Amino acid sequence: MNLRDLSNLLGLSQTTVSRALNGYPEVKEATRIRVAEAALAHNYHPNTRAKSLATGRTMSIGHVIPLSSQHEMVNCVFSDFIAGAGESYARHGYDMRVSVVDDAKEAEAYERLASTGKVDGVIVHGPRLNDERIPLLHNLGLPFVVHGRSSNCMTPYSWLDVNNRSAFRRATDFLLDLGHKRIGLINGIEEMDFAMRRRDGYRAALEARGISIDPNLTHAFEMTEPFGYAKTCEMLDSDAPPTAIIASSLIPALGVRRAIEERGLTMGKNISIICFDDALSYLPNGAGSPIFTATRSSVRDAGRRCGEMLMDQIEGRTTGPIHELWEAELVVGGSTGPAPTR
Amino acid sequence: MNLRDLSNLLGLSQTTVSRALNGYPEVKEATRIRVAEAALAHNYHPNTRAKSLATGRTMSIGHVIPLSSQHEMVNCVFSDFIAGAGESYARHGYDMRVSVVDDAKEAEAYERLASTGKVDGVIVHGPRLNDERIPLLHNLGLPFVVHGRSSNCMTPYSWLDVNNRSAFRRATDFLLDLGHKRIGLINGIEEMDFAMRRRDGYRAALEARGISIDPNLTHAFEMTEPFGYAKTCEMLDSDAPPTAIIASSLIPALGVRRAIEERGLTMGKNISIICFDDALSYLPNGAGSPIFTATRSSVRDAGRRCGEMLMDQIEGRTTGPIHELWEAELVVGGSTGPAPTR
DNA sequence: ATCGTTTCTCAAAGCGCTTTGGATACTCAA
DNA sequence: TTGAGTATCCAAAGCGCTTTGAGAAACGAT
Repeated sequence: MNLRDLSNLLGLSQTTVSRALNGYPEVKEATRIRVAEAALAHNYHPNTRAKSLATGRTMSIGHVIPLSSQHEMVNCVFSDFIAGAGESYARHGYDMRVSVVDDAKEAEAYERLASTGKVDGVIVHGPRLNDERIPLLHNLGLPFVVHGRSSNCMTPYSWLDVNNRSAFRRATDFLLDLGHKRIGLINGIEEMDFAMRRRDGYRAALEARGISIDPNLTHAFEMTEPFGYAKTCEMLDSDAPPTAIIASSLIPALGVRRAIEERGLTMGKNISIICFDDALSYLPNGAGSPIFTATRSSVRDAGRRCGEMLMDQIEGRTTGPIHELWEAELVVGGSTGPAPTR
Repeated sequence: MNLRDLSNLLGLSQTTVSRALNGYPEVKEATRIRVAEAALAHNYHPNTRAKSLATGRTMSIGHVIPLSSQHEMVNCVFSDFIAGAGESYARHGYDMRVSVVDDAKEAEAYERLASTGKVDGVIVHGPRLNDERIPLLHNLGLPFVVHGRSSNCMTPYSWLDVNNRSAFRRATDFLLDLGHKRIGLINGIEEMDFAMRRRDGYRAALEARGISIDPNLTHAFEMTEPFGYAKTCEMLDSDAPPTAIIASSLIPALGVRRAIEERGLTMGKNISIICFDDALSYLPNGAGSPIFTATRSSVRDAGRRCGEMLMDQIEGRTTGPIHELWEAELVVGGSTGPAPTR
């Protein structure tokens, strides 16, 4: 059942039927109702491909996921983000087009997305410092929103970011206030903009108290559980172990906890942990009272909002670039306590 | 730059240029090369929408994700699966179309996907017992592959599944061999086919040794960390605590571990744990030697293979339904040991 | 030179929708 | 009664590609 069949059936032209269904004013209300009823009765649904060709719009939004051996883009955080974004898309009749690409061909993937007209816009994930994707997309004229920011990037662009610097500044201050002096940092890869900002917040807090950074206490890598575990073991077994550790995600924090408990130490008593909590649906920071003291910001909410920002942009509801900086909340759980007096 | 521009530029008809680019035999090799070079030089890429309309193919594969308050589909397991599937798609020039839908409208979403021609096929996630999506898709004539199986479903369909029953049977036997008699089960929601099969394997192993199931030791729910924690606390604090626990995923197993260590017990000594390990990239079961003894099967590999099976089906390389049953491997880690003699 | 064959190329007809630019009928004031 | 204005509908022209059905050119065999 296509438009022609339906219009023949109704004894109307395709024009009228199309207009009736799309809510144009040039069609009599009675006709519109008749058309709508016939469409429903015959289970008519316009062919997306034809509609796309005619309108030049695809009603879909691209997410490019680089497939890399070194940095794993597809992770729990990502899945919660797209769940949120997908929810927004669904509300507005869009859906999501995910392309997995070899990370050497990422730029090409964006070019192709633009030149072949596969999507109406894209979300950029995991921006790095001075991320080359931003000027690229700007030049391609493809609407986009960045989840995060890219330091040193001169091109104007829309973004939504958590204030990572202030989150880590506050987390570090929180520990300092508890008397901790030796605070370890288990960060994400510092080519990532968010990781760099987190380190910066950590650094600023220490410097403000005249504490210099001990390179043996700061580590940056893929945010996995074993990484958190390995680095914590290393630090705890050293001559000068930390009394507190800040982790960039709940996942390495689990490894931190494993290392701590394996050594018969107690979280919040012998050693404190704060982590960044993305409020992942499958890995909640405890049910009810939080396990870890954490700076929290829902990545799912971020996905929802990024999706909305992008659709607003695509549909011309916004003009210039939009920026949203979200403050993470600091929730106090059982993993922090006063620095042990040795 | 579209096909017409390019063919005008070359002084050829659109037909010839199209055929040259798509590798049809009716065009002279010299012409083909000339066309290919011009396409490259002018950065020509065929418009996807137009191509879709003309061919009736979209080169994209749908994944419908129900957005439900009760059961969270979008999770770590899901993201690893789509990473694998996406990888396969990319290799064959497909990409993935993800629609998030209200779970009450899931059936409608599939109908729409079929009737509007948005995708060439779909992957069905998380089948339940007698899953109604299977006959629905069968009737719609939309190619699909199920990740998992659906018991009691009469419709023929292609699937790829892990042998969940045997995995849990073997895990339970492994614990029984170690002398455990009271073995707890922390399962996923048992409306899910995989969870039901896992329970069945667990039950079969116990029954074979004449041990009857203690309902206080079996729990089924969303596979989150807090769930694993809460149920383990409950069991450990009861009059008749288990000496071993089997968890349906690494994630609740983390909660199990938390409960155990919180009580000053040691994993593998006072109490044993086995879990199902989907070999998630961000939550590996330790680096090097496994933390948990586990039945392991990579969900990412499953994604890759499901993608391939579906594309084979779409492109007519297979005729009837295809089934693949993967055996999980049992890897022994530090979380299991002989049953403590009280 | 003639006739089939093969090789290469083309014009034109879709694919199913939107949208432009009228046409027709109907309304109402002058 | 007439003309302007409005409401309603239509035919046809795209959107950019693939594919059909044929025509022209080249070739070898007779």
